[in-house]
Amino acid sequence: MGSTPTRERILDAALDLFGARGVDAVSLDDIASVVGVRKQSLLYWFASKAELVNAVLDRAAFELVAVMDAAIRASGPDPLDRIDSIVCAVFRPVVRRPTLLGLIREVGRLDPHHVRHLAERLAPHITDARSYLEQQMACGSLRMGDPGLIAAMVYATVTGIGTDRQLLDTVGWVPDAAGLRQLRDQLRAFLRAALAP
Amino acid sequence: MGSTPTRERILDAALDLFGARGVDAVSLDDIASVVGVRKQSLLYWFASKAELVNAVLDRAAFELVAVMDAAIRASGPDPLDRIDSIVCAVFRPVVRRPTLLGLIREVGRLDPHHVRHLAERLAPHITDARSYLEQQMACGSLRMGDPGLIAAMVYATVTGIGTDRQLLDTVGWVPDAAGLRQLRDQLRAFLRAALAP
DNA sequence: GCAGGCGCCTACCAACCGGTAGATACGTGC
DNA sequence: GCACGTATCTACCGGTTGGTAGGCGCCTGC
Repeated sequence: MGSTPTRERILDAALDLFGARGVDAVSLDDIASVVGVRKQSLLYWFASKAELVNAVLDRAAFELVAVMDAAIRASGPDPLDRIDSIVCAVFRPVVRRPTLLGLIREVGRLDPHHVRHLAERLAPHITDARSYLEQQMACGSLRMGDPGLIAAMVYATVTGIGTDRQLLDTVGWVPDAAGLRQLRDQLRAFLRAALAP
Repeated sequence: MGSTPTRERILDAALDLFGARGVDAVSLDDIASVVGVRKQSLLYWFASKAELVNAVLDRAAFELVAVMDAAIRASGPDPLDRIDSIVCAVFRPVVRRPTLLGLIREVGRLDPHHVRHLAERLAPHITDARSYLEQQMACGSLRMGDPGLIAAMVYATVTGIGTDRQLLDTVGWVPDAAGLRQLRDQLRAFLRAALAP
């Protein structure tokens, strides 16, 4: 069928399904039928469902971190502008693929083993972000506060907006081009106001 | 066993389990074993799992709305103070029972039928909140912006912080008494800054 | 030209899922 | 005492789950 290797197509399909419906609600058969193979072919590439979950989680986190790193390197020195450009950079893949964040948000439900695995993967980036915020607060470029909790709240806001499409529906938002632009700009303004000194 | 009627104990246990692990990942046997009865006794009180889900969702939404309504009635006229007191009021039950918000957040994953049911239940409160925000923006008491999206972002922030305990762990937060106070105050400051004109 | 590995398959299995059928224990009114 | 409604139980069913055992075709190296 597709020229992309089976293993990659499995990871793609699993990311979408896990993110949309939750890991436990998705069976190996579901994933296999999307990919176009039999369940046993999944178990050929991944020894168990748990291993597949880990691989999907790993890739999702890697993609997100890569996008954010690129945005950081491309942005100027001002922390508000930097956060702004991170949000814009993350916004595109998240909107195009709402399941990406949905999966990561589901981590809390999974085995502690998966959680630990992902936490180790992201730990250095988190400490980096925290010390960066701390430093910018100290020199007056950001509102004072606990850098860890501030980061968590920004993350919670972006993740919630990016994943809870149902939430946006209930407040009358429509996902056309204009709506997307409006959502992105409102999100930027919200975070800018929340973080400004 | 307990003096509380079986039906209530079922709803309690189901709320905790659904919120913690997700609806699909929790079996009727899981709930029954927590309650201390057999699965068939659940099906005596609720005709099906779907009906149980609906009842749990209904009660969770009702509890939250009641808490928020009480906070609104007890607060002064200034919108920032009002939102402040809502956050404080919601904070207590959410922290004591993180599964409460977790369940509501899971709605997006459930059947459209459940979603519609809950949306109808909450619709009047949402429109109320939106028109209130609109009015306060018009008279300069709140930062200008799309009231629906602003409300959604506040909700996303609070919900994310209230449910993703894993997220708070990774930024080094500890859930003792001092940590709770700190978290609540940081959240209040964050939202106040984000909404102030 | 054939041995061997690779990718995927069919055919199963034990465990578990939500749900049904029917029996049992326990009041309560008549 | 006995019929009736309530609340719970045991026993079971069809379907689905994650996972195993083993075979089939195809390419490649020798």
